[in-house]
Amino acid sequence: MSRRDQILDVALELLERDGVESLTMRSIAEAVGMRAPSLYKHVPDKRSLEAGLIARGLAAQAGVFERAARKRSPLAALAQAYRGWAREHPHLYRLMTDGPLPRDLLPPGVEAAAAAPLLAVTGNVGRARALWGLAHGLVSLELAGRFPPGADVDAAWRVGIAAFAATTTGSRSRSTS
Amino acid sequence: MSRRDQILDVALELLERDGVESLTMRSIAEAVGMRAPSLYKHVPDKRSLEAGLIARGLAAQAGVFERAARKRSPLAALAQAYRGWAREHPHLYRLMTDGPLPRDLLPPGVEAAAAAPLLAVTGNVGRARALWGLAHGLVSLELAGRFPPGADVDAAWRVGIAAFAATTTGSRSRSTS
DNA sequence: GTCTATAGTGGGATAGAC
DNA sequence: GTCTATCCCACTATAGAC
Repeated sequence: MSRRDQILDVALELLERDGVESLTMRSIAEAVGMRAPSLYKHVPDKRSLEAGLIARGLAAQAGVFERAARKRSPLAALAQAYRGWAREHPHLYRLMTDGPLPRDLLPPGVEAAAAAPLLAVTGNVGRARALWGLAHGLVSLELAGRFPPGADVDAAWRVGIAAFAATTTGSRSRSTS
Repeated sequence: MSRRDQILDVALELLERDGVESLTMRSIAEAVGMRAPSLYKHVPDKRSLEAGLIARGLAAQAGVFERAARKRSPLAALAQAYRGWAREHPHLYRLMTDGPLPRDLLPPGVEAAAAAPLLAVTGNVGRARALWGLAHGLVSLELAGRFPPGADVDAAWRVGIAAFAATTTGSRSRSTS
């Protein structure tokens, strides 16, 4: 395992424990067991380090979403998987969604792989993006703590999914090609 | 007009022009025409200054959303108003949604006022939150530049609104009480 | 491939004179 | 209510010795 991968491992742990604000070259270096300047022998700059974490997140999502899309109610399962993954990795999720993807630094295909299950389940791009919007909106309001205290977030998800399920009846009998 | 309000005016301009990252006590002071330490004679700290901006944003949204909710297709009009406001005030929008509301520093009622039109149009809280999720998700992905280049965001909005409209038929004949 | 030293920049906030 | 001076903190990144 390359030193770069070790650094990414440690950075990911740090990110998921303490959040984006705490992910500094200094803190990463300390956790790895070296001084901050030494990191630059393995990683060109911070942006590429973050891109490495984002790539891992997209790959992980792809796996989880693919499995969900094969369940009985793929749309509901996918929504649940989306929310679940975000709640398990809130800081990584925010890093992945708070700004434009560093597409120039991402392994080719990783963005498409994460999106593919959603596209397969919804059947077309417009519906996929709308459902993504719903899921991302509910997730990010929840992660940000923006709902009023005591808000029934589960209920909001049920209503949203039901609305989409009602308009996606045609895709159930369609193959995933 | 109090000196505090003048400071908030300037801070709001600065925020909307340059973004949250550029909104520093130093930059605000310079734009006001004083030194940073002097700000603390009018505002206890940065957090309360930001809370003042958020309160203004919520009040502005309340006005815009109320007007939209009185149009012929209230749900679609509200969605369009939501997106439009966010695009006109992207940095303020992010300040308002990226974290928990500083409810302890907000004028009472201002959060509810911004939410009321949405609640009136959707008819119940679950549907209101689901629609908010959809709108916030699409808006924040758009503002963050997270959609792939060339993505048809308008189409995603149409699909999402159509899905909700199909499940909200009962509210059209209901009064806003 | 690691280190020390340091450049260069920025931030929020306080003390105390006037 | 404004100022100067300052504290203390943090960050990314580079130079150059070893």
